[in-house]
Amino acid sequence: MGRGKVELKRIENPTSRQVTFSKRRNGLLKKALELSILCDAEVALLIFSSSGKAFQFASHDIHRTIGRFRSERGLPESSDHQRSRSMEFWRTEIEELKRSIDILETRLKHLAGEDISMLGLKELKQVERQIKIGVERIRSKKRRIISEHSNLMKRKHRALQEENSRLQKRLHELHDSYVRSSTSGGENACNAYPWILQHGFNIN
Amino acid sequence: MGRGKVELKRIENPTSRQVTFSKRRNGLLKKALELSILCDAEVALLIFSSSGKAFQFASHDIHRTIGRFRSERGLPESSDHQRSRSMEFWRTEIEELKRSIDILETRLKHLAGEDISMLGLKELKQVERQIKIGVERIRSKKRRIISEHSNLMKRKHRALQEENSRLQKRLHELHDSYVRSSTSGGENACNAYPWILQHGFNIN
DNA sequence: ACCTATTCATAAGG
DNA sequence: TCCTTATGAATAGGT
Repeated sequence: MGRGKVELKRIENPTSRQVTFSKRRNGLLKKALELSILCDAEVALLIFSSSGKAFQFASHDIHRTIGRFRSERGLPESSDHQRSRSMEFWRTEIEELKRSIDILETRLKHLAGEDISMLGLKELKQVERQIKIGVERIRSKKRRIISEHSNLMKRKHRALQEENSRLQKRLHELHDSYVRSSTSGGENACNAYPWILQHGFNIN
Repeated sequence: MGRGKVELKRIENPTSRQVTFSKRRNGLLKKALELSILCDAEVALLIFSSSGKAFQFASHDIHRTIGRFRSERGLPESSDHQRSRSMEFWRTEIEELKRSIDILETRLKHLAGEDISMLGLKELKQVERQIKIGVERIRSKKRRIISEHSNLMKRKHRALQEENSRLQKRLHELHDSYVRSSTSGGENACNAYPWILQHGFNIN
């Protein structure tokens, strides 16, 4: 129907295919409606475009129609079937995860020296070796941290010492000039800052 | 289309209704087929006549199409609602299990001295202490196993020694009685079983 | 089932 | 997507 006869094969031109889909889909839906009304039939029509969009017509409740169809063409409800299958999937998923956890916990306990009653000498030696490797790495890391910390402290200490001697030098200079310009009381001036010589400054 | 226009209402004449149903039903099925082929669409068509007879067309597997429809036009019905809620439940369940696994793996790695770059001195000391406890338990177990094994060996060894001396004693007795009942060649008799005195028997 | 006048659907083009 | 139009398809009613 139309300007030319059409071959019954997939329309390759995407635009043309989309236009035809739109027209024919409406025609089909309309005819489904007409059939259901004129002939008092129960009709359900499901359409998915190639791009995935969904359309539907149902003369009655669509789920009732589908259910009626299923019971006629005796297929056991896929809803339950699918549900039980997905249940199965999740159950196995969880089983696997739990098994992983069991294995990890066992290994952890072995490394902690727990639950080792059923281990043989060979396994014990293996675990001991793993632990030794672990503790050696931990100690090495510890040594590095301590060493770095110590170096930092040394550097800070040296800086403080340098600052300290600089300050002492300046104090002495001040003290000398004070003594020189003063006619009396040199000893009192020296005792005015006794703590300076003892502690130095915290320069941070 | 036909000799006269038809009103869109149920055809009262049963014969006419049946004829029209037959004609239009075929037309509808044909058009559904054409749509699916021409436009590369997924189509499912379910028809029940007023007398209850079922007809269908499906471009693909009809249950797949129905399932696709169900999931697309997500039913807010209780069954799907419950399904999504149980999905949610499984998802959180799995999330928790995965989190547990992460924690266990981290602890395991720390005990193995791996992935410790971000640990501080305090944590390192703690891990080291755990490892020490573990290795001490492992060593203790090892010592017990070795000790038990050694004791068993000792007992076996002692049993063997006792058996050995018993056998030697009996040999000497036999030898003595042989020498006494013989008139000559005492030295030869003694050299007849030199290996007995050297090795004893393996009684297992 | 078939026939055929008539209505409908729709392809092509804008 | 909508409009138009020429044309083939579908089908109502009769046989």
